[in-house]
Amino acid sequence: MSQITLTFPDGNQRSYDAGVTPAEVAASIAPSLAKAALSARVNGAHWDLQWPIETDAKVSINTLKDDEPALELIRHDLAHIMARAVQEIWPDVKVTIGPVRDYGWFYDFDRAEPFTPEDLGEIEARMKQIINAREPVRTEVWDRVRAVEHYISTNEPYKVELVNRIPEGEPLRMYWHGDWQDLCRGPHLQNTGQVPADAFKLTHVAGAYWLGDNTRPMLQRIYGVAFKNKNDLKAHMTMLEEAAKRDHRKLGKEMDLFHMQEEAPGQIFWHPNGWTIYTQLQDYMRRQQTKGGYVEVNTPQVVNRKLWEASGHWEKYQENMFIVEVDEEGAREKVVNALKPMNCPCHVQIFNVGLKSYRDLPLRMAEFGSCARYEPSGALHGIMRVRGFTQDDAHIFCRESQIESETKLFIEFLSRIYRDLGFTEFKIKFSDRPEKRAGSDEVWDKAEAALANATKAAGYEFTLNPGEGAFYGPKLEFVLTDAIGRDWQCGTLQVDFVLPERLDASYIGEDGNRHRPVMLHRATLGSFERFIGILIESHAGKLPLWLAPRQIVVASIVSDADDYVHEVVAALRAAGLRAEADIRNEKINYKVREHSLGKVPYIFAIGMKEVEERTVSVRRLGENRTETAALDAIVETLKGEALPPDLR
RNA sequence: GCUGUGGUAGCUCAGUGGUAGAGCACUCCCUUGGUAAGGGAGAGGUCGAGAGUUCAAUCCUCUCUCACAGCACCA
Repeated sequence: MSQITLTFPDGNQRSYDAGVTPAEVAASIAPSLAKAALSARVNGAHWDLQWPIETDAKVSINTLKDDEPALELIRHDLAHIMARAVQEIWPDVKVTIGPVRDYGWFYDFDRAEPFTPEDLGEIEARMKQIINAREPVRTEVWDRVRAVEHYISTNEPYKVELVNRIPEGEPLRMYWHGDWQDLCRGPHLQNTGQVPADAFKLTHVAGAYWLGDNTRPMLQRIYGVAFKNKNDLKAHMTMLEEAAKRDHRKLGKEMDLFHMQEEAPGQIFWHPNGWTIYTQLQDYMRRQQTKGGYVEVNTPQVVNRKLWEASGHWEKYQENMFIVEVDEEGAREKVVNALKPMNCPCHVQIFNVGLKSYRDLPLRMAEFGSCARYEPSGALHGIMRVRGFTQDDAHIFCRESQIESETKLFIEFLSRIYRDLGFTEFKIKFSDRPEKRAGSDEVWDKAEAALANATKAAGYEFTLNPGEGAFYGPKLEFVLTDAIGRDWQCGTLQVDFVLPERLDASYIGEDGNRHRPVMLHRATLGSFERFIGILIESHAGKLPLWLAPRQIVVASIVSDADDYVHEVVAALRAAGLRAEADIRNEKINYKVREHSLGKVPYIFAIGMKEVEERTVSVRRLGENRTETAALDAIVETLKGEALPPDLR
């Protein structure tokens, strides 16, 4: 038998018989390691302890101390344990797939009856029994024919399909614990008892299409979360509670920002408080765009289908547009219009009025464009995914040679804005040519190179989304990270060779001939609605002073102070601050509590002492100490503090 | 759109085959209180919409609608 040399993380080398398993290797090092071992890493690959090693390799043994593989294994094994528990309780349920995901896993089942929350408890209890049985996990490689025959005989049609989908040449691995068996690429733990029995929880049930395909049957999916120990699980549950507290739908109600109602699903009724945030943000964006060399335009909401046919939207997105039919006098048929789902075709119409010269390019045309899209009902989510929204949209008409410099300018523009708005971290995703696309490879080469070079020139890295570009051009997507680590895709920049062609945009070049401009579609915030949702959640409602709808509440302690309260409010308002009086017949404790819960950044308390000294007692949101300030001084201070970041 | 769960007072929620309840908010009264809920009284509901079963429906059945979770979708 041939010998192989294994190299360990500390640099030590030992030789073994070829075909040695990591379990045997671990045992040769120390019995305690053999017991603690969960899996191995062989030349970087995640390796089951039972898989043989045939060649020289770098080998390390994973234990519970190795976070990433340990969690992966725990979650993956739990998926199998759950599937087994389900089949033990309901033997006629068909199993499908169960991958690891986010903080846990899910497994899809085919069962006529949906699972109930009570079922989850029963499944969980059965899973604990399986874990406590500490049954050894066993694996074998099968050939395709045997696997298919097996799954036909056990009446598992989804597994038959899965076997047939595994590419030729890849090993078909079967795993067992006890008598229960599943097809799985592995690796798995040594025995079910290596899963911590008190650090997992089944969270919810939902429908999910088989293979993610909405033409295939809908299965019942059970989600679970799992960690290395009870404390981590507890911390996770606490984190979820924290996220729920920040939910913009909840805060929107509590802070009286907006509401939605049945008569206008997916559309927002902005209340005064919410609309203040909106207009502050819009004013800020308008200033940035002006500085950035954009011109601002505004275009119609209701546009005849002819334009959408010309742009190609009618063919592709008709189902998702709000159609408006009008009986026009004298017309033989109804006139068919659509609410604009995007602004670009309208912007091309403005570009097309009059002759454009190469000297006019790049032309950066911006619009706070109100769009309407008939989103599927199930897609709607608070103010984050709506049917009526406003993009901070712009189209840059430029020459091919200007794509790179315009892209770089935009990345700088966007990064300044994200920073101003409190998001210091963002990622760039680069989507290159899809299989189905318009335009020649030569043009794509240039456009992709321009985006990549511009990103690097602006000092940023990107991750590649291969083949995810639009059919009309490659794109960049800008993903920001919020205060609790969640990612949100907001900004985008897309190169478009097709629309100028379809809508016949042209400019006169230096050579005196007509040329096609390239269009760059770009948005920074994405939509105001969604971005405000992100701001609310990221700040947990405690918005920075310039965005806070109610900046200062001046609260009286005794009614003899009421006149002075009004004077203070007037002074604050004269300085451009959003201030209001609270002279209700309530105790100061009550007022402080109410306005604190309302996320008002400053509460001024006014008693007779303040009246006499012409001061205010200042309490800042989130602090329980107060300080006394002279009225004139605090007005000046807050005036400066309330300036938007670009005007400081 | 699909699967599932929901819709009861402004908000958060309880409840019942015989036309409904709590806490907070609201109004009034008492209280003028110094930094996260002072006390009392009052008012407030076509129980999401429509149809059906029933002597009788907020409750049971069906349809619609909206919301929530997930899936699919996101120009």
